[in-house]
Parts: sequence; C-alpha cells; structure tokens
Amino acid sequence: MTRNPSIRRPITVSDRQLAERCARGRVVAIDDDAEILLALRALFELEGYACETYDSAVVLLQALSENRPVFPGPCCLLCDVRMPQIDGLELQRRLQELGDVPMLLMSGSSGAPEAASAFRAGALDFLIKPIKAQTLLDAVTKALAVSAQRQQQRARREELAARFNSLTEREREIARRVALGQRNLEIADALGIALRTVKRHRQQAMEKLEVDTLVDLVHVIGEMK
Amino acid sequence: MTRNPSIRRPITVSDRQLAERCARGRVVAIDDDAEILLALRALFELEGYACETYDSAVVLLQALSENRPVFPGPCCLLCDVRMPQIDGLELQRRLQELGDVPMLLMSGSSGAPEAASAFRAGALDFLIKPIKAQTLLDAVTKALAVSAQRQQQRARREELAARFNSLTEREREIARRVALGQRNLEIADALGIALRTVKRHRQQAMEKLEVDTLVDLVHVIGEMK
DNA sequence: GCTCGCTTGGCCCTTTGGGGCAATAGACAG
DNA sequence: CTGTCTATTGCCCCAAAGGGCCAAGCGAGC
Repeated sequence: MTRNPSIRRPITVSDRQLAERCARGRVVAIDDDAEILLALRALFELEGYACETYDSAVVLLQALSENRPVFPGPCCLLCDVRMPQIDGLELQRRLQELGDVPMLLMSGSSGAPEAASAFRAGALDFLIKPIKAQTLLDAVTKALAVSAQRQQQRARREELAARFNSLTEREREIARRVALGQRNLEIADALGIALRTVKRHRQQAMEKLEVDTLVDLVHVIGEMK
Repeated sequence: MTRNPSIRRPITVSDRQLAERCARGRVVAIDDDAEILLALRALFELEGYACETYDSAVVLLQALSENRPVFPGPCCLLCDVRMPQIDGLELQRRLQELGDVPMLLMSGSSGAPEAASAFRAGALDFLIKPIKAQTLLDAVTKALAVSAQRQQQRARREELAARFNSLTEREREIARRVALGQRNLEIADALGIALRTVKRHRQQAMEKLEVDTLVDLVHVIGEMK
C-alpha cells in the first residue's frame, strides 16, 4: 500500500467533527444569493448535517473537477434554478453522468416548464421559494435517505463485481451456467470438458464468491445484473 | 364455467376494430374543452390507438365506478389540470389507489407548484399547452409502454401467486425454506418430520409451481415478493 | 361408515453434488 | 530456466437430492 501524497496536514478536531456530520449527511447547496446560502447552512448544521455552499454552479463544477477527497456518507444537492451563467437545470444535465447524487431544485420564479424539465431529468423534488424550513428539511432527509440507499446498493454491486472478476474466465463461465440452472454434466457436455473439471471450477467459483449454497450463488449472480 | 350475464348484445364489426385499437393502446383523455377532446381523439385514432374522452373528472369517475368491462391492453390517462369541480391533481389523488395506470397531466396556465405536485404524486409527465402533436405522441407512447410493462409484471405476479396458493400449507412452508437455501435434512429437523416427507412435499411443490430446477424455484419465489 | 386429500414415514435405488489426492500441460513472470 | 497459475482429468468416497413403491393416521364431507 502506498502513502497518499495528497495528505499534507494533520487531522484536526474540526476535521473529526466534520467527519461526524458527513456521516449523518452532507448537503451541497448552490445559490447565487449569499444570504440564502448562510441561512441554509445554519439550518442544516443545526440539524447535525454537514453543509457545503457554492455561490455558483461554475465554482461547484470546478471544485468537483479537482476531485479532492471527501468524507464518505450520504450526500445531496440543493440547487437554485435561476442563476447566471450555468443555471440549475444546466447543472443538473452536466451532473447527470455522475448520476447517483440525488438533486433537489428550488426556485421562486420558475414556471411549470422548468419544474417538469427538472423532474424529467431525474430531480428528486422541486421546491418553490419561499420554502418553509420544515419542508426543506423533509426534502433533504428524503434525499439523503435515497443517497444512502444508492450508495449501499452501489457498494454491494461493486463488492460482488470485484469478487466475480477475481474468478478466472473459465470459472465465470461455469458460474454463469450454474446460475442458469444447468447441471454439471450438461455444462461439461456443452463445453466439451470432463465432469470433474466442471466440479472443480464450480467449487472454486463458489469459494471465491463466498457463497456456500446454490441458492446464494443465484442471488449473487442476480444482484449483479 | 358459467355464462357471463353481463353480455347482452352480439359482437359487432366496430367492436372488433375497437378491440384491435385497444390492444395497441388506449388513451383516456379528460379535458373540459370539447374542441381539445375532439382534436386529441383525432390525433390518437390516426395513430391507431383507441381513445376515450371525458369532459370532466366527475364523469370519468362515474364511468369507472360502473366498472364495465374494457378490452385488455395498455392504457394511460391524459388529463387537463385546470377543470371545474375536480381538477387534474385531485383526480390523480383519487385514482392513486387504483395505481397502475400511468398518468399524463397537461396545462397551459399552471405554475411550478402544480407541476411539482403532479410529479410527486407519480405523474409520468407534465405537458405545457400548447403541446406539439409529436411531443404528445411521444409522451403517450412512453406512457403506454410503461402501462404495458406494469400489466405484464402484474400478470406474471398473479400467475405465480395463483400457483403458490395452489400449494398446501406444508408445501408452501417447505418451498420457502428450500428457496432460502436450507437443505432437506435441515428442514426435516427444523419441522420435526422425516427426510422422506420433506422430499415428497418439495417434489409436489416444484411440480405445482411448474419448475424443474432449484434455480427456477428461487427465481419464482423471488419474483413474487 | 366410507372416500378423498393432506401429511407422514420406511425402504431402496440412481443421479448429482462436493471434495480429497495426484498428475499433466501450457502460459507467463521473474 | 524455474516457479506459479490455470486448466484439465482420473479415481475414489461420501452426502444430498430425486424419486418409485407402499402404507398408516386423520379430518372433512357424502
């Protein structure tokens, strides 16, 4: 394991506090109104969430492109629609490939077309200013829950994919066929190899996939695709 | 099999044509503007879809409560938001328990709040008048596709549930345990019965569920819940 | 009382799965 | 060139699943 060269300062107490907050949930707020950002930050931090604020989508995109490490945990975006240069909907489009961070949009002056676009593009909600604090918190809570679930799902898939990739090509082939319900003998005939060989690969595959029943194998293969 | 007493007139040629259209897709349009309804009907029928029109949500609800038989096939609702008595959003709420018919809302005068409400309540899209014919057709095509998929899904589940219910209590119990990966002997011990008995029930269950491999059993049980 | 379906279980045999032990052969990195 | 990894296979043994044949106990309904 190599040392990460990006670590260049010691961990402070505030880092630890931030980490705790991030574990509960992190709200990334984007609005060109500085006062609103302050108010949002105050509200979310009072609730025990971490909050990052950006006064424009451009700054956020730049920060993201630097790809600096963040504490793990659920995360959501809360973004104003009406902003100069890059507006909320445009930002949503650009982040779409990133994909798994739930997005909340808010606006005071937008019409139905903007709201509809936002939802079509996958926004989790569209809040109309002025927004009641409770409404905002409910939306954020839900968004963070969605985020947590997606992250869990993704972690699980990656875990399984990693295990599956640690199999040899032959083992994968046999695992797939086993999960389709083919018998060892069928597989042996199909691949033109001996029964004993199929058994060995099957055995190896199940060991590497950390399953010990056929049922679990089926579930694991099913979860991956 | 008993005769259905609700059949009281012979099948006509136009019935057959309607049935063909319904199989392609049926659009239920609700708008208080008679001209719009005419235009919608013309558009959808030109595309080969069946189209029912209602000039108010009240009439639609009444028609639904009579529960008369309709031809099977994918179906979607296309409903104006701004209507007297019961508006589009209210109709959406009332039909929500019905649940599996995709809903498209349209409006010329609504704002972001209405659009957001519609999406939160599960609307598939929210179209802003004036709507281009192509936009409308695209939305309807998508809604019908969703409907078809839901119907297929539901049919499959009902089919499987019916099979599962045709099992005896004991057979269900054993099928569940088998699908959880328990071995016959484990099950026998857990239920305090002989191995042979478990085998018999297992065998019966798989026959009734129309599966012949353990893998298929797992999939069938999985699809049901 | 009797039949029918559900549940139960014993006996026995075959097929399939699981796994140890040993060995051959090709590919590839060091 | 050598050691490691992968794929392959044979032989043997045991456990588990699949299934035929037969039969008893029991509650529901005729």
